[in-house]
Amino acid sequence: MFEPVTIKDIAKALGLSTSTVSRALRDTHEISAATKKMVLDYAKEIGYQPNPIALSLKERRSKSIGVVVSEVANSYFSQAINGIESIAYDRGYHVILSQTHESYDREVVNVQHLASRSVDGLLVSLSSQTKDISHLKQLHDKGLPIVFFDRVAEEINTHKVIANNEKGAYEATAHLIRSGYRRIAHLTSSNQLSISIERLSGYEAALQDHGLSVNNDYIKHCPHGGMIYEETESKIKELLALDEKPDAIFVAGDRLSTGCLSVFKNLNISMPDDMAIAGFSNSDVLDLFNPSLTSVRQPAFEIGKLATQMLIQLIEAKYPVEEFEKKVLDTELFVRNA
Amino acid sequence: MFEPVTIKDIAKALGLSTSTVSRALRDTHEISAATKKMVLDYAKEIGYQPNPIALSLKERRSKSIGVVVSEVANSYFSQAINGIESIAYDRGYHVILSQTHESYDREVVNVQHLASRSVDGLLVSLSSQTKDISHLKQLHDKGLPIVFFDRVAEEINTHKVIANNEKGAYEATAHLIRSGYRRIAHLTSSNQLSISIERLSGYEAALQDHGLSVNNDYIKHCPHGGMIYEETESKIKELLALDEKPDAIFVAGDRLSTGCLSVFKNLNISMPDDMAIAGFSNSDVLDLFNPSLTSVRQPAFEIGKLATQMLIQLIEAKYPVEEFEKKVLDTELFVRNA
DNA sequence: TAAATTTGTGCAATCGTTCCCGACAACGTT
DNA sequence: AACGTTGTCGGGAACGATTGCACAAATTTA
Repeated sequence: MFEPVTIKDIAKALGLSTSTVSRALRDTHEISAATKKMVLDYAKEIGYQPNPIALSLKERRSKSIGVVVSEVANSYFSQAINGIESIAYDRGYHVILSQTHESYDREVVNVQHLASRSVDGLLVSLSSQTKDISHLKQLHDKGLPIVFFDRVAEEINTHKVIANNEKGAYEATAHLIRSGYRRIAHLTSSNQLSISIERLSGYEAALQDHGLSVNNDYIKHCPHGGMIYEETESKIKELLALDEKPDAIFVAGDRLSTGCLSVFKNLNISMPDDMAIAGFSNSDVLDLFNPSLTSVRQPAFEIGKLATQMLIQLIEAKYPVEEFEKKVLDTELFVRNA
Repeated sequence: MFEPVTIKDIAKALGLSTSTVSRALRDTHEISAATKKMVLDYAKEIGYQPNPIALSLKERRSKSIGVVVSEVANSYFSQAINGIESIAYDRGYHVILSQTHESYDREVVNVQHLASRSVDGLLVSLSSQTKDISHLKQLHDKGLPIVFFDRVAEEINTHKVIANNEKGAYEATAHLIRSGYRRIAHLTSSNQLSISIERLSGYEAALQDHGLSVNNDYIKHCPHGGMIYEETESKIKELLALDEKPDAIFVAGDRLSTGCLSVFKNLNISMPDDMAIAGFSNSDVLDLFNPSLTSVRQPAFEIGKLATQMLIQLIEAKYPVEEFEKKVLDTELFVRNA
């Protein structure tokens, strides 16, 4: 089967030692031009490719980074992965994917798996179920570079890249208020997620700045982040059953936003008459939805790019990095049906 | 930084040789129970993890598979990747992603890159631009296991997993005919792609079986498969400019289908009055679209799973496999706006 | 009791590559 | 003429793990 040609084969064929061949290929100054040319020509002729695994063993690095996201089939993450991949390949790194499907257990298993397969670093967006992050803290303490994006763990001191969730949430909520809605509910995912906290805070700030009070009955959490239709539906039904039924909802997630529209369709809730919606989403076909959706769009591609650049910087740093930064990128509000 | 514990550390600490430790960890019968227990206990205590790279070098396999798709941010592929990942992780393989963005050059580079990083096998769906497949043939001839899915290369003799594109296209076209349309156009991607050929053939068969003739002016190719809005728009404009303007379009791809709806929206073409559409798409929020879309859905997750199973079977085969099969999975027709 | 066998362990090669040393010419310097 | 430089190259250890073989000690067999 598939017998790759090694440096030894070249050495034997040319009557040289492996060290000379190695040096010739790496273009060291201490090899004569003649020998160098001979080796390079022959190497090209027989199609020599250095064995990356042997290199990895020697250099103690694998030139690959692990990515932990909840779901690839999610427009935000697939765009972020696009950004990750664009940088990684340029820098010669492989991208190894893993999905948590919003499950804490799968997150632990995947992180362990990636670490044991010796990735050089980790790009992590936490699952919605994750509360305990010791599986990551442990690896980070041991020296494994980690960069968080989107759903970050504040307890771990490292680089983080996120969207300006608070501002985005504020703008979306303010837009609803400007459009005349006063009883604005908030549908979000699990309450410990960084993005949930930030978006909730933006929502509350917008209400307060416009003289509206925050009603806790109006705030509903979906721990599975819209992955389970029934969960989303039941939360919306709870909102509808309130005495003072809300007239608008600010939805805090991609899957939740489309999930919301599905529920509306099934329950025959017309929008925006019965209820208006504004929500976070990175879907690129939102214009085609009916009812159409005013949305907050995150610069997912940019976030992925930045996070990867920062991770590679950590990986390739000569001295341990002590100063970490959190990059916050602005979101964009797309007003539709306005 | 991060100094992983090796088998040597254990050997030194316990006053044994590395071979004994290795054998104890692998639970060989020729190690005494006492030594075995001592080694196992100590290994657990200090958290020993075997170095996968050293293993790879020795075993000459990396336990990773490369995946080549056009775009992750595409519902069909993200679902397929989901299926790929589910099997791969179960079997202890890593999934290394790469995207061609429908470009032949990027496909060549990515395939080369993956091969040089010694993946154990390749899961490939060709880019829409790819006509020459010598970059794959070369690797395949050298013995690298490859399994194609979705967009396959007939010239390479290996396993293939596809949807029943012809039948799916037939059903969608027949549905349009049953709905009363007679001048049915066909919008598809580049003409050399296997899926284009098969879907075209199903489209033509449906027309003929219902006594309609095939009009070549009605068949439009978008070489970029819907990645470029202007391309899609211009093709649709060509259709609209025909003397006998079509009254329906059968669209042969995910991105093309949503692209088509965008064009309709921008050109103020109302559906289905001005033009009806039925198309291939795996988007899971199609119900929310307006106008809604009758669609052919492929079992993307299943296709990914099957392809991965077949690839791992090839990788782990003791003797070279000579018999290859092509699995064809049925599509599902979702009738909407009917 | 001596020989044969079993049991438990260590040595060393191997995977492909790099790199520290050391060897040994052919020079140039005093 | 003796010595130091410089330019080329090879030997061999190392990265972490596995494994065939050798070998001692313990046990069984003749």
